[in-house]
Amino acid sequence: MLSVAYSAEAKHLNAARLAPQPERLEELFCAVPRESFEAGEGVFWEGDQADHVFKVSEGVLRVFKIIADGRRVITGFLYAGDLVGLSLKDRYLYSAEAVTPVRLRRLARKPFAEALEKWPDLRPQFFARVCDEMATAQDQMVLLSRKSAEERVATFLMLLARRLHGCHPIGRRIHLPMSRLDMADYLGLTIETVSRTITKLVARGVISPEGRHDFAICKPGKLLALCGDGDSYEDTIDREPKMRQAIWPH
Amino acid sequence: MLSVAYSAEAKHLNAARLAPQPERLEELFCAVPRESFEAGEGVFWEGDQADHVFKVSEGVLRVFKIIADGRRVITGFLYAGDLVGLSLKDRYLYSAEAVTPVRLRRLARKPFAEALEKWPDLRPQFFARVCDEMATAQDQMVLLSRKSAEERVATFLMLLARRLHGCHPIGRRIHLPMSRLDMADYLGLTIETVSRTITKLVARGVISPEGRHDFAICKPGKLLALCGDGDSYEDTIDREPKMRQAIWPH
DNA sequence: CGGTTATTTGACGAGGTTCAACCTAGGTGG
DNA sequence: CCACCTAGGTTGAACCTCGTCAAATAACCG
Repeated sequence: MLSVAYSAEAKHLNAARLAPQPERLEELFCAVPRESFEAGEGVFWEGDQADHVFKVSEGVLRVFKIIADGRRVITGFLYAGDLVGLSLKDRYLYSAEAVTPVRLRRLARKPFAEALEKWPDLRPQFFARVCDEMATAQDQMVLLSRKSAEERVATFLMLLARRLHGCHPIGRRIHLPMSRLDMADYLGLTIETVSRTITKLVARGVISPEGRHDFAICKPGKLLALCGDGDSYEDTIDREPKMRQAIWPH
Repeated sequence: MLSVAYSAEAKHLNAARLAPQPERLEELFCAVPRESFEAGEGVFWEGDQADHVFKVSEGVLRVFKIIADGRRVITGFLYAGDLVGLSLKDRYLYSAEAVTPVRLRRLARKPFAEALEKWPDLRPQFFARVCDEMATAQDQMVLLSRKSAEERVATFLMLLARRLHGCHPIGRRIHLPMSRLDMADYLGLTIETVSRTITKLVARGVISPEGRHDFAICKPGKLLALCGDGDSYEDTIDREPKMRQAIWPH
C-alpha cells in the first residue's frame, strides 16, 4: 500500500537501488521472472491479502466478483501489457483467473509503492493507468445500465477490435479467446442471449464467423452505430430537446 | 468545522511563508471560498476541460453520463465530504449537477497536483479516495449486471442508510433527496419499476414511508438479505463447492 | 385554490431468461 | 482412421421480469 512507502526501511529499497531508474512504470516488472498459469487457473481471489501487483505479459485474464447464488460478474478482461491490482487497498476486491494460458510478472506491493515514491516520473504514469481503469469501469456501467443486448455485444466486439488493431478495425478479424459464458458474465446477459445476438449480427452481414472464436468485421460502420454510444454529431443535435427534458426535469 | 479553524489559524501564523502542510487531503480545499448551486444546476459537463477538483461541502450532487437517445446513466451521488473529479486526465468523463442546493469548494488541478507532489503524506489519502471510488464502481457494476429490481432498490436503501448512520441502520430513518427518476437512472431501472418496488417493500413491512422522500427501515435484517450480496459468512462457506464448479468450467 | 409536476397504479407487450433439445468441434481410444 | 464422447455452443418455445403507455392520484407552488 502506498501509505507505507515513505517510511520504508532501507533494506526494502535494495533491489530498487541496484536497478537503473525505470523510464516507464512497466519496466518495474522486468526484473522479476514470469510465472505461468494454465487456462482456468486462478491467480488471486477476492478477499485475499493484496500483496502483489501484476503485469500481464502474455495471454488473457478475467477479473470477476461472485455474489449470492454464485452469480458471477466479470468486471474486465486483461491483455498483455495491462496491470492488475493497482487500485486496491489491503484486500483484492475481485478474483483473477487465466482465460487462456497466461504469463505474468508479479511485483510485491511494497517495492512497487517504494518505486513510486522514489521516482516521481512514475506517478503520472501510474495515475494515468488508474484513470483508464476508472474510465473503463464507467463505460461498463453505462453498458450494463442502459444498453440492449445487441448494443452490448456490438460494444464488446468493437472494444476487442480496437484493442487488437487501433481505431480502424475495417475488415479486420478479431479473436474472442473467452467462452460465451465469460462474455455473458461480462455483458450482464446469458450465454443464450449472447449466442442469439451474435447469430443475428452474422445474419445481417455485420460480422462473419471464422470459427467459433474468430470473426471478421464486415461492416465496421454499422457495428459502431449498433454500439449505441451516440457519438455522431447529427444525433446529438436531433435529440437535444428530448434530452433537456430527460436530463433536467426541474 | 474543525478543518476550517485549523486553516484560518495556520494561515495567519505563516502569512508570507509557504502554505502550511495540510494534515488531510480535505484541508487543501479550506482556503478557497464556497460556491453555491441551486437544485438542478450543472457544475461541469462531460467533455469539459477538467480544470478543477471539487469537494462537496453541503448538499447532494449527481454525476452522470448521457448516451444515444438521451439515455442517462447516473454513476454516483456525492455527499458532503466527497471529492469530485479525482480520477481524471484532461477531460471530465461525466457531468455533475446539484440534486439539492449544493455548496462546494473548487480547487484548480494544478495546485492540487502540486500539493500532492509536495506533501507525500497526502498521497496515500488521495490514493485511498481513488480506491474507494473504484470499489464503489465495481459494486455498481455488480448491481447493474446481475441484481433484480428488488435487490437494486434494497441495495440502494441500505447504502444510504449506512452513509447516514454507520453500519447499524436499525429503525433509523433515511432521506432520499433525489427524484425517482434519479434513482431509476442510478439503478438502471425505470421510475415505474422503482416506484412499484418501493411499494412492495412497504407492503411487506420492510420499510415504512414518511413522506415521499423519507423512509423508516423497519426490518434492517430483511432489507440486508434482499440486497443479494450474500456476504454472510456461512453463505460463503456453504456455496464454496458450487462456486468452484461455476468458476472453472474447464 | 388552480395549475403544474412528481409519483403511483394499471394494463399490456417486448426483450431477455429459463429450460430443454440439438448441433458441432475437438479429443480419445479402439 | 474413424467412431465415439464430451464440453461448448446454438436453436426453439414458454415464461417472466421489467419497460411502455396511459390514466389517476398526490404533493408542490404561486
